[in-house]
Amino acid sequence: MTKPLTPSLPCICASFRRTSRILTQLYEEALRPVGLRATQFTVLQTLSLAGEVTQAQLGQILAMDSTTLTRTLNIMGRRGWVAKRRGADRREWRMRLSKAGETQLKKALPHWEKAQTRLRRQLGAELSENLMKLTQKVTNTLIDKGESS
Amino acid sequence: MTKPLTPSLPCICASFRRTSRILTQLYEEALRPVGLRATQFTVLQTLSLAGEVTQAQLGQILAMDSTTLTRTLNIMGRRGWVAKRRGADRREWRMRLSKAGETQLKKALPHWEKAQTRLRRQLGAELSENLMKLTQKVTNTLIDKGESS
DNA sequence: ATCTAATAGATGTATATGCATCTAATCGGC
DNA sequence: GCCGATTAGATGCATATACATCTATTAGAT
Repeated sequence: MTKPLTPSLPCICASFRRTSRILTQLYEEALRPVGLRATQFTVLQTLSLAGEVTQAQLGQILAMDSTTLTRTLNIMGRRGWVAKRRGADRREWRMRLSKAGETQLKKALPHWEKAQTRLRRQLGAELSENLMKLTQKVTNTLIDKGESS
Repeated sequence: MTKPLTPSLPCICASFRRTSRILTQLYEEALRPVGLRATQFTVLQTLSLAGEVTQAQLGQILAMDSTTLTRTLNIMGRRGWVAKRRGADRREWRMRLSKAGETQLKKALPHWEKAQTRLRRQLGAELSENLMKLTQKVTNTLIDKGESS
């Protein structure tokens, strides 16, 4: 008696969101020992790669509403991981990793790496590659097409 | 000056979640006229397909924590879309679409269909197919492997 | 039948997420 | 330089999401 597979869903969005929940739980379990949520880790890693950016730019990179980032960045600011200062345009904040943020990221990286490696192993190299390519391609198709500079 | 593409993210989970946010926004925009969130539509559609199920079963189908469904089903119950009754095991609730729920689903389906079709057109048939196959495969790999009946 | 362990949901808490709306600051015309 | 339109974030609100913990109920062992 094989256990019935999780049934397929007719909705592309629903199917994607379901998988997203599963992946999120895997990564959050891995990051729990260092007290990071998936989104927070992503912000740390992105800031580390992108350097100093405004909230709106970070929102674009992550396809996340800028007002969502207001809350997340507040939480992370309280913990001292993100430093912000006013830009030349005094409406905007320019955010970057603080020292403590770099430390936190360094502490988290091995845990993230472990989740990532484990996932790759479970899915196999080919499926993993395809997954990255596909999500990136979908993102590019839906966001970067038909936008002016 | 081509606009820079949304950069790729090193984290599989982050990349997936970003795409998930984009898709969710597309579908939620389409469903807004009928007052449904993506999750709520998914619950309606799933109940329609699955018939009467317990909260835990619904959670398994959607890979969603059962306690998350407590809140979602409460909201949907208040709106009269979901009917529940106690099962033989009196700890559990058996949920099903109510008449009003079926009506609501019928009202929503054309809007969902439009989003789904539009997305398929934007991505192309091949990418869309791959997307469905891949998300399903990842879900099966991560959930249905190594579980006893 | 009884007592313990396991299970189904409910609740408290924290974060994630986006929209509508608001304020402050900037930009474009004039 | 002034004024209306736009833009960057902030805030109120509703929902989504999961974990820890609690209660009610069932299942299992004796």
